Amino acid sequence: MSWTDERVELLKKMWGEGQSASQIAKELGGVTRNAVIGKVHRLGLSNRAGSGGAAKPAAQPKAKPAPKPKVEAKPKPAAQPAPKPAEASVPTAPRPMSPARRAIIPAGQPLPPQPSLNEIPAEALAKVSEVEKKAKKLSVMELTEKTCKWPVGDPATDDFWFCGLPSQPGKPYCEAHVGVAFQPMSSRRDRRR
DNA sequence: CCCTGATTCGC
DNA sequence: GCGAATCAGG
Repeated sequence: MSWTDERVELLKKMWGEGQSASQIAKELGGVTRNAVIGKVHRLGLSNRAGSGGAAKPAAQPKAKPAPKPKVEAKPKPAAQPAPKPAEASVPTAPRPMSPARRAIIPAGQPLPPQPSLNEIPAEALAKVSEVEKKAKKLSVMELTEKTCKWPVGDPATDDFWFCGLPSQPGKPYCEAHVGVAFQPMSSRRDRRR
């Protein structure tokens, strides 16, 4: 496969959206994530910051005879994506509300285990709501072994989707959701004996 | 081990 | 220009 205009465009688009190189590669097909990253660099958009004063600091000494001279600077400009101003308005429920939905699901779909929304730290919930804002909002079919399967919204409405963010290896949820889903059953109770 | 992006360098 | 191999880190 070659980098046609369209493919490059898609690459730019996805990279701009914050998609990972592997995801982009997978989407494009015929290329590896390395190819994508390589291209990204060649295109000069390695840094997702883009505008502003993205200072490319370290000027490589040109030449790397030493097998492992890990002497690279670690520029972490922490580019905070300027929150896109007002994105229309959500038709139905602008406020997805926390996962405080009834634990009842019409069909016995192979949904992930219902999180025990008993005593979840407010902070964890806050984190989740935060995360849900940038969730990929996947449908059941789009879920893979590596996407967060945390359900959001009411399955009986259109306002239902799955988190879809990268899940923790071995876990069905992303980090944030793992936090609330895998609460260590009651703090007290279980007495070792 | 899973993943991420970054860099190098032979092609 | 391309991208596998490698590196460095979470």
